[in-house]
Amino acid sequence: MTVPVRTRFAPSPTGYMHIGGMRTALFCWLWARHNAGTFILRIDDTDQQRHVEEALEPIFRAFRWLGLNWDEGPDIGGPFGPYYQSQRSHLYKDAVEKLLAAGFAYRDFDTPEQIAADRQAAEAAKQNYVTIRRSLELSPQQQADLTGQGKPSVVRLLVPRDKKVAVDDAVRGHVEWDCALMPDPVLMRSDGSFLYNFATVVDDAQMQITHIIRAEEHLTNTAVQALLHDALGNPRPVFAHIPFITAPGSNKKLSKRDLQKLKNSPALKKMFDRADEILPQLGWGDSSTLNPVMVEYYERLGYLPAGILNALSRLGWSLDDKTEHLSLDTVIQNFTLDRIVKAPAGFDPEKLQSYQAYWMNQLPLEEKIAGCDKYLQRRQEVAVTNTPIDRQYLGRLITMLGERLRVFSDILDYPEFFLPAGAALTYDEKAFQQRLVTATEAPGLLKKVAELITVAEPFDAPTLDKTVHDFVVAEGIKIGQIVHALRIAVTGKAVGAGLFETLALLGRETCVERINATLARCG
RNA sequence: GGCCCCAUCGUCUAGAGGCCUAGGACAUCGGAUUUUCAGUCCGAGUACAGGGGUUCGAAUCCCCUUGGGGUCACCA
Repeated sequence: MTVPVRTRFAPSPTGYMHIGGMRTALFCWLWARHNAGTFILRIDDTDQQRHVEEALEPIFRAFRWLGLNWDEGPDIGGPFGPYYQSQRSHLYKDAVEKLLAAGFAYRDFDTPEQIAADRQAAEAAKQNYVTIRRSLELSPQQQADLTGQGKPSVVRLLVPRDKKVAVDDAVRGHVEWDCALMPDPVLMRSDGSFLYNFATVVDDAQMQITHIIRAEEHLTNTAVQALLHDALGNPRPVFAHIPFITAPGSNKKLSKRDLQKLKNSPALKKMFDRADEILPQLGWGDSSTLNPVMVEYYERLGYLPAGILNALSRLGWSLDDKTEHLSLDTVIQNFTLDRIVKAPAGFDPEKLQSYQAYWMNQLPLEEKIAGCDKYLQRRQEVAVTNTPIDRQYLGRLITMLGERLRVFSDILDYPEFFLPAGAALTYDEKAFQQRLVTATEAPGLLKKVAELITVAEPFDAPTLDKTVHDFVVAEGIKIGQIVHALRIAVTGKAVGAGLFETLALLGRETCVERINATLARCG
């Protein structure tokens, strides 16, 4: 009979969800789901921030957006609550008492200054620092007296210096540490509050967590935590330290703090730039408020959860030697700890784009329409305009755009399809010059072809295609001499979807009107 | 610096002694298709950090070196 799997993710209320943290959370969630187990959200708020609720919102939001549900957590409760560490002090207190009573921990009356001096002395002597444990020489009576006098003290774990701690990590294998080299960690501060490293152990045990899946930077903490579990008489959970994610073009941990450096990476630069182009149109800030380190960046820009999930799953994990496109269900079915890679994985925005493109392509048209519509509506709200958007028209546009549309907000790149009647186009000036000014014959040709377009019947892509090609033959010109001018005339742009489909979608009236406006502009 | 972890194409990865003259994907570069761009199709280049072992045989096991990283708080 195996114990049901229980995993947890314990974020701090920081006000945003880090993409790397999301990956860790995903792995925890995946392992729980793979084993039909339980996934728990626990809030590490021992810092006692004032606006925990507010700072938590983006985190919940990220989980909900990606569809990673939790079975127990701060908002829904559960049998092992509360799920805020700040509300669990009584448990930590009990545990400290227990450790003290059993002689596994002791009160240390040394001041922080004293400890710092010890540390410096050891360093100066080029010796490994371990706690001096002066307070251990105090008799129980002396200790009581000191406490009575109001002398502050902390509680430290009495590290068994004659031992080694060994952990069989599910991804790293056997790892061991020599206790003789470890300082005694503080469990409880002099003000009676508790340290993360201790609270975590108490919580993990009380919540009956079976697998601790977390980022590699916690590996060193594991020695103390394992010791603590032993001292508390807890069965040890399985530890699985997954590699962290590194910033593009770097081998350092991807962190929000190095944001300025991140901007120097060309791949990320693009993402920052994109944020500055799109977000302001939607009233959602810009790259200074949302950046690619944050999950919310992707949500706001209209990435698909499937794309993000696929990319995150493949960062440090793989199904086999060729499968790249994985649905969440497929990953759940196949996710095992032993297939987690040990080496750190670099976050690659380009690859994320490609996953995103794949999943966008898989999406049924109806869903693409709904997704894009949301962005168009939002932009109108922000701009305080209200031009009704026909869903069928939008559907035709989306189909025509094909894979040019990678994320929903990409639809905002095509405002020329949503202009109110008579509104002026924004021209790509360079292209305009090249195709309609430098090419001196262009306006004349454009004028002639406009006459044909005016009477083309029916006004659809095949007919227009034929009309223009016949025109080219009749005039004895090359197709390139008219097609570019025509595109700029009706869209203002040098590139875009198929020209004849574009004309057809825009409709006769708009095309003629825009060609005339362009001609007028040529002078 | 101590301790710990890690090491296959530029990047994500496959590889658990012979299936590897190292496979896939992204990116890059060609070519084809096309009115442009995106895409699509075809093709190319690019990797086992180095050195010692073990073995008939090593990307795979062991050791050393080198390199990178993490962590060393009364932070989380």
